[in-house]
Amino acid sequence: MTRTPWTSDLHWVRKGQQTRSQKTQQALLDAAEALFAANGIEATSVNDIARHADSSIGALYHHFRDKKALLYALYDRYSAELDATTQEAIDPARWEGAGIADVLRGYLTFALETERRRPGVRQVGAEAARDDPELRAHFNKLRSRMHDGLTRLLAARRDEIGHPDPELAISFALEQLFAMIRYRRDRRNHPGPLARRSDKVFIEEAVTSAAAYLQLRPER
Amino acid sequence: MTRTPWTSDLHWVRKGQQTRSQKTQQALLDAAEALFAANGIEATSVNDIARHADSSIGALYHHFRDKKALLYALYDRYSAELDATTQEAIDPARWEGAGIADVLRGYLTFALETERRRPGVRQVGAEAARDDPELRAHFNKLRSRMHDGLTRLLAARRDEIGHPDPELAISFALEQLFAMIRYRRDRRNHPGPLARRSDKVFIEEAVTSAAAYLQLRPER
DNA sequence: ATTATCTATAGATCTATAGATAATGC
DNA sequence: ATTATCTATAGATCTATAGATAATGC
Repeated sequence: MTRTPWTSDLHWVRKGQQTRSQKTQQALLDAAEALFAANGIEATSVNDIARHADSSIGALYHHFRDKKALLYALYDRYSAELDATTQEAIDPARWEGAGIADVLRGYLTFALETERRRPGVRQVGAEAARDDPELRAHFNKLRSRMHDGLTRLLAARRDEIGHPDPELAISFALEQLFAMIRYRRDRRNHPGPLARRSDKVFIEEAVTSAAAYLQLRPER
Repeated sequence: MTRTPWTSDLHWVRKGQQTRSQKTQQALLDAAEALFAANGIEATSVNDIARHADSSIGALYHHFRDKKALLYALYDRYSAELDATTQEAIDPARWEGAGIADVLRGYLTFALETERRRPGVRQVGAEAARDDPELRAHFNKLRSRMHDGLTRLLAARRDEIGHPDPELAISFALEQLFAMIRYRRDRRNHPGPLARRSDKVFIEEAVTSAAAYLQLRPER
């Protein structure tokens, strides 16, 4: 039996030529995403995935060269989505006239919303990135883009910052926000008192904390 | 062949009766800890562990009923250690006359030191806790004890706190510190600019941040 | 005599392939 | 005629056990 070649760019995902092809592929990816997020990558067998997608192993291996190809495809789907929204979130034009607190509040809202839409994907990323340096590098690039964008937005507003070392302060404040989001995302693993508070309270306190640390003076 | 029974309290670890027994057991646990931390639990086979400990599968299964028993034993070793130091860290007598900033600085120093001594153990805990509710509950109990102890220490010093809602503020500040420590511990996965700073700078900025957020007034 | 260790392997998965059958669209 | 799907299974692990051999300590 002859087969179309693997599309090497997309990490060994076959480009379908019938309409049902696309549908099966998405069903497999959806199942993989759900099962990976719930039980981890290694604990999920390709059989589980095929069954959960109402498909078969044969079909799965027709579309994806191996188990890792599924992961890469998931990553592609996620990062394309994240890339677009990141681009928008850090666009200077979008934040014209806004203060640092507004920018940070916007970022937090965006980050929680992203997580709500694709729960667990980040956790999958962490597990996959452990053994795969290439994937780790990609994830770090995504993160850096956000970090750098926010850094630029804050640096352009450094008049507001009273902290004696603005550069250090910006870096620290941003990573503190990153850490808090990650912490809140994984709150199933460490359900502290804060986990019971609403997103609204969480965001407000996080912004208050950053503002206090940066010693923001009301500008403008 | 007759065998001594499993010690059910200690999760199916056999109590050795010869001196070399203890040595083999510790070697197996050390190997398991190192390999689990480096590659994850599922990716580590019991064969890997036995080989890395210069032992054999037979010996491993003589001492531990199954793979999970290794995990429990590791947890016991870790939690006993952590329990003792936690007890000490949150002892009110130890902090008599100290202010909130001192307490927080002490906690951060303690937490980083613990991590330095047993790198990766916490990460192993997270992976194990995902599928094991019992283990998850134990971990949460350890965490709560630290959280509650610190909360008491801070609440006793609420005169220093200028934040309008001291209770919320204490809870938020503590969880922010927890999040930062976890973030710094996993910095291999997200090497931001802050990861390159020393522990000293990290601790100072974290304390500064908490102090600013809590609106500490110099007391006494 | 008892305890600890080793080698060899049974039995259970899990990934990936082979080969046959069904569905699609030029 | 080509593409997609299915069932069945080969081959590679990996956990855990069996049975034989070596070391310990009363």
